[in-house]
Amino acid sequence: MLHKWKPFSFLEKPHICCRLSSLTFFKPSVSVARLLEEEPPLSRSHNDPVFEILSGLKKLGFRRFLSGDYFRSVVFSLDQLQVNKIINFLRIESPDFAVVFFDLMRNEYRFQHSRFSRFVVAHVLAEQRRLEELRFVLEQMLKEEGSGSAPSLCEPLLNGFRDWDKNSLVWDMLAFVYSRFEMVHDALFVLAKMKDLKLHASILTYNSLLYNLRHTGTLWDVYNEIKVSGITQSKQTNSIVIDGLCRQSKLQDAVSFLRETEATGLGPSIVSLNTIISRYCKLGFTGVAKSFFCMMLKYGLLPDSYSYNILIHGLCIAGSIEEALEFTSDMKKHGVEPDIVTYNILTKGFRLLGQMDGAWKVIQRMLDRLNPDVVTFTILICGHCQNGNVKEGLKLREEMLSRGLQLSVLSYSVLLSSLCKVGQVHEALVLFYEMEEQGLEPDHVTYSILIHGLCKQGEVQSALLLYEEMCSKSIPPSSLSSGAILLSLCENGMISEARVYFDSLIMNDWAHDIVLYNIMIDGYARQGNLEEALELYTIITEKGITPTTVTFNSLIYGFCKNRNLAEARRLLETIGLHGLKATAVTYTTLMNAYCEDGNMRCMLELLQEMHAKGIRPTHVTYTVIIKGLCKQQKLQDAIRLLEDMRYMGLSPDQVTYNTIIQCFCKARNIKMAFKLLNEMWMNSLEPTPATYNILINGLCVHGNLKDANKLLISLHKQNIKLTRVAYTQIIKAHCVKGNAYSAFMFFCLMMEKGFEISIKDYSAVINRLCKRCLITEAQHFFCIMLSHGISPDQEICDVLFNACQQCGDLSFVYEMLAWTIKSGLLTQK
DNA sequence: GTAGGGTTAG
Repeated sequence: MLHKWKPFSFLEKPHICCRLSSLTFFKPSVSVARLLEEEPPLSRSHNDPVFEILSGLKKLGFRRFLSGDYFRSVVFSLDQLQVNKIINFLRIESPDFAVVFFDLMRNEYRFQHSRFSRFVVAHVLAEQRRLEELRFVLEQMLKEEGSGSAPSLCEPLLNGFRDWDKNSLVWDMLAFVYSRFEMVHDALFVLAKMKDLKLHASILTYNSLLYNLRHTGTLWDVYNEIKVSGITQSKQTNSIVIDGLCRQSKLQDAVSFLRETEATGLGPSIVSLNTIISRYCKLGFTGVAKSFFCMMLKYGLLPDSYSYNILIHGLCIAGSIEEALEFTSDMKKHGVEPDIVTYNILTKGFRLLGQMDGAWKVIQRMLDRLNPDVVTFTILICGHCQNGNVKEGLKLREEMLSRGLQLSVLSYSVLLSSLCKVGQVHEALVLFYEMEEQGLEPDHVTYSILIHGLCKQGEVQSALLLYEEMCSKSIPPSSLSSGAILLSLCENGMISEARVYFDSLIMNDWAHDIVLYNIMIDGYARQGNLEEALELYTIITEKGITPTTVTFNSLIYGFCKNRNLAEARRLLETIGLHGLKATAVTYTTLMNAYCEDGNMRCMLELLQEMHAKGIRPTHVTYTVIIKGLCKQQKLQDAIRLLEDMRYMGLSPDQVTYNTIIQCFCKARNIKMAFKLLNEMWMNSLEPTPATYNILINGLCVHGNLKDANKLLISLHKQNIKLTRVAYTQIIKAHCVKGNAYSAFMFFCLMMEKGFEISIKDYSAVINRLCKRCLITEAQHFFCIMLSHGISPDQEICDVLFNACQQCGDLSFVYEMLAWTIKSGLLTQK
């Protein structure tokens, strides 16, 4: 095999020159002849480069020959077999030269060595105990061979090098490097072969393997193998096993293991105890964590900075910042100086409590001794962004750059998420591209943030493109990113598209998360498509995926929507049978259905059941009850409940107010309705477009139309977000009263806001005007419609014809007739 | 071999 290499002036490099000049060349020996005779007949003519090189090396000396013209002229035509021969020859004669020649060919001529040559050199290095270099040679080989290569590497090692000195060390290093590269299956394969050959792996290899298997059940198998083989364990062995057990949520086993190892005489190491303390902290059991901290002292072990930082972090997460600060002082007293990690932990502790001033004080204290690092900045950026201050976050980014700190994927993610939160998805995308330009690899969290942001803006297509990009980079989609897309498709009414996407997730075996099924089931339930929802539920049970209460809540919603309250109620009972607990959402869904049905008795029964089960009603529950009271015209009770809610610490939301405001409008108590609107403002509740629709409708139907005009015009001028309903209902009211001009004016305002006017809007107006024999006005709207490119349908034509005839306006009848004949819409009468 | 920073949902 020929290779195209680039020549380098290797001999100009001082370190290589040194090395070469310090070596003297060897004398020829019998082994040379043996080596050359082993291979197919070699013509020892001047055309054979191997022969020429070997004899050249002999005659001129190593350094002179390799820098000479002959070698330069022939080196590019050497193939792997020829290089094998030279290296093997050198190994026998002068092993040092074999390594130097090997390195030279690889580094200066970019030569792709064969497995054979690499193993030859590996054995030379093993024999000389040059372990770092041995590791490097094998690392290079594994990088090129990749995962799954163990069988093809073991084969030559098994057949060609079995009797070589230090063969066992090469095997062990091979297993070690596979393990360090997280190619666990390959490492296990090598170990199995070693077992066949009765070769022992070192504890370092086993430790590395244990570390990489710490998340899996295989951990125990490997640990038992170590025990059986009788290899002396190191302190690390125990702490890795403890860490593994902790990660597999087998905390009790980890503690028992700690006690056992304590009995064997090795005693618990500080790392093992730190690991256990860390796990208890992560579970929120700071009390237990502290008792292990004391145990440490009992054993005569002095807590190190890890021990303190782990505990301080646990306390900060639990919100006990005071105690965290006490431990920090304690740390100093015991001669352990707080480091950058300690300060970062405390800063985050204050941030979590929303006390950014406290966070700044920590930073101030730190600045005397230490410089803030990327983590410090990330915490600070996060603090600002959480308060909605993206600008300040971006300023800190500038500060980082001016200090020469490179932003990490994490710090970018924080900025991206807050840009997305305030709806600046396109600015987020710009930052995302900048991040990639800097060579940072976005991870699944970064993608989740952007996908979610795009979906929230309704840009499902862009989100899908980004999702595909993520998959193409072999970043497995998290349930968060795929969930965002699924939810967005469902919410935008694209349920069949959602299903196609969902099926593709199942096909790729990415849909294990119940959340994804829940989103899909909810999508169907909200459409009232119970059949599909129930079919998905069956799939869940068949796959052995455990449903959650949310699954049942969606199904209950579906039954309620289809007015099958009996079945919905039955499902409520089923929740308990699955070992799950009904939530306030479950009850509120059912209560709402009973309320809609006018069955207040059942609704209140459910409320009592909630109380009995200790399920706390939410503000939504109360909103449903208020709706029930409103239906029964118990307005004062509704107001009282609204007050009670606040008393119980529940904040009424816009829907609560909308419900009650609507009720007062219907009761013609417009004054009270506006008083409640005022109350919303007082409680910093921004009224929704629905709130205004309710008020405008109230004024139109039960109040003064002039006030409705004033309200809508004022909202319109203030650019307050409204829906088309606000305009259409007032237009309707004006038509009923025969105010064609006012109707026309609001029509214009509606168009000004960019709402599309459909044929239905025109029909509504024309219908009402015709009923009052306002033919000219109706004709006027008819013409506007035509001028906007909307073709009339048969219904509109019929209405106009009839009205013209009934009201005696025959001139327009002929005009209409001509028009309808032309457009093929002639009425069949 | 152990400690610190990000997403967020039916």
